[in-house]
Amino acid sequence: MAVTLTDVANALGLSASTVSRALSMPEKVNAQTRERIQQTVHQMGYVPNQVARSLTSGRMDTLAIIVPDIANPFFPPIIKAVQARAARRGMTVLLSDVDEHAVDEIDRARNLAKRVDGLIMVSPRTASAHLAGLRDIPNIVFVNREVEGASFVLIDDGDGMVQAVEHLHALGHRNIAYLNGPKRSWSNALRQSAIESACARLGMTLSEFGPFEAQIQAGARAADLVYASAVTAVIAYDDLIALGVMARLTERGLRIGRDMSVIGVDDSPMSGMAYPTLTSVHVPGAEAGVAAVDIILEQLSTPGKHEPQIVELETHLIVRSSTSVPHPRDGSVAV
Amino acid sequence: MAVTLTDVANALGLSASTVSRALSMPEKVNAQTRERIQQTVHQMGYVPNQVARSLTSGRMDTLAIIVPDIANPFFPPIIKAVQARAARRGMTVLLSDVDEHAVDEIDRARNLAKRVDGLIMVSPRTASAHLAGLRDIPNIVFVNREVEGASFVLIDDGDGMVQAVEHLHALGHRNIAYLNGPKRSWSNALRQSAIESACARLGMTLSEFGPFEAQIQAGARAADLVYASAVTAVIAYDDLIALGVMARLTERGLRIGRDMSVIGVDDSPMSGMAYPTLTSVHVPGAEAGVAAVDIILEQLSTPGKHEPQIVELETHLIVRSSTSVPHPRDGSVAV
DNA sequence: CTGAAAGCGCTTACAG
DNA sequence: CTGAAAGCGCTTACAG
Repeated sequence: MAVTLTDVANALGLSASTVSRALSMPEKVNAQTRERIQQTVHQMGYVPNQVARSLTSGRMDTLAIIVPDIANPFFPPIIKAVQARAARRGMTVLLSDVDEHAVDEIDRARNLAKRVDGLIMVSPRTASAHLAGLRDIPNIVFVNREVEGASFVLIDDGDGMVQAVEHLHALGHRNIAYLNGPKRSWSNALRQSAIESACARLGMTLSEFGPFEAQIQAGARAADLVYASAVTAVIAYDDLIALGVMARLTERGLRIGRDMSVIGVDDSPMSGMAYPTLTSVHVPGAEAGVAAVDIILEQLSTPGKHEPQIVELETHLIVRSSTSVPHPRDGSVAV
Repeated sequence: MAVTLTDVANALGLSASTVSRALSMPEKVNAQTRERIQQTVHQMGYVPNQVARSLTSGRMDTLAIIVPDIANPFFPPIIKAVQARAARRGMTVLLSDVDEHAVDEIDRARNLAKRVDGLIMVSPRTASAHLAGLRDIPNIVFVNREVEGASFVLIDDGDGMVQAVEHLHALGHRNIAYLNGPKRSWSNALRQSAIESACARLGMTLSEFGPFEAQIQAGARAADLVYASAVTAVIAYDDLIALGVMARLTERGLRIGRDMSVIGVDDSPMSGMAYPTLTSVHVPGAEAGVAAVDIILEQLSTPGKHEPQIVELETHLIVRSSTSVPHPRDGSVAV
């Protein structure tokens, strides 16, 4: 078996209490004793048993993050940021991918809640009412969801979407399309309404298609609908759908940028590397992850009840080559 | 506080032992007693405290998987498969992304090893000697790495690479390139040597470039080297590099498939949806994940020392549109 | 089949 | 500043 606290105490002729204290509250122990203990701990290769520690202290030194689909490029930056931030404080991160099954999300959260000190939920699909039911979990933080009475980190998609519409308007587009994301997506609702009002304000004609799954394949399907319509530009719910649109339209003979402008959302690595490069709304996923961890750590370090914390982050458009002045396919002069 | 075992026992006028037994070894308890207990457990909403259970039993009911980079599309299928398989047995999965820092991998493994019942290492970069040092961790399984004296799941990249070379040869290509993956990549060594010997056997001229990072950006860099060479086809270490090559060559005016054939590895979702679609070697990541979990579960259910288990999986080429008969750029007649 | 007891490895008031 | 004691919630031989 591994070396135990008592082993160390015995080896030194001290009590377990003292050794324990030297480790967790070193300032409460005589400097000399502390040194001796630290040396012996090191020598004997003693590593505290997390489980035993948790049983008495109640602390798990672990955070959990639940995401719908790690294969979607939007999530890895959040996850990585959370892990990095948590690691700095010596906390381990438990990741759970619910594979887009919103139903499992609530169960999963309840389950994980008992094994961790804090829980980060990135749940774009689940109904707000269900999420609100999780409010009682201590130190739960929702990312990109507004949940009444709970802490959350909001990414304001509106800014970026408005910028996207204005960008297209400035280029001369007057007839554009929005490709809706997944049916119950909270983000989609935000994006959709921001686009609708921006188009109304600027006097642009907006067609809408979808809902589409956040997958490249869905974008290919969307592309044919777009092709059949009269729009000169399209804003997709996310980069995956946008990339699918680009691939399929290219296959059908359109030149992206020239014959059809395309905008995505997420500013994922692919967007800078597709051909042509994809104009996309940058969404600060990593920052959101860091903010979520910070809220939890803050709450963990202050005893008692906590006021819900709210953080808001902004989005902005990154212009690349997939958007340009309109150039109608029928040969008629543009603008 | 939550309901405890003792609470349930008291409510029933039974001992904690009996309640405990009714839960973990139901057959050792009188059927009637068992029923009463189960009812009360349900009624009172008793959920066993994992931490306390772990402290006595030594079981953590948790598996960990360590991967280099969840943003690389090769890993999510493995992770998802591991999670799904583990969940069926009521086990939670801890995921750790080491962000390509091979150095951290060993520490991370040691650290996690104490919190879990089994550990799955997907470490394409770390030196075998270092990995071998982790052999003593109980129930550790390496994916896609051969580690002497340990259990591992091997994916035989050789098959697929040979098929790729034969495919190009059959199309008429005689002068091809291989874009090497990351410097210390174990998979790259396998892929490279399989290609080298296949080319030698078929009398094809092989140029090599790289090493390149497993990222789209690196593929763009590779593309310019390929462009400047005389090859008519290129096999990339993975899909990300291949996609980068395609984007950049397209940008430089080549038509992929016609002017340059491109093959990737991983058969990631993008490969079927890029334009043109990417011919790629399918690597059974999900199957590998399942196999790894099964090895661990098997060992967990049999007491005593375990013989290292070895599983080998095969790869094969998926032909799509990025490969075709050679069509030299200078205008001279092909074949 | 059931219960009393010991113990898993640590932490934390409470004395001294 | 240090130690003895109790306890966290469960499991597991050992009796009965």
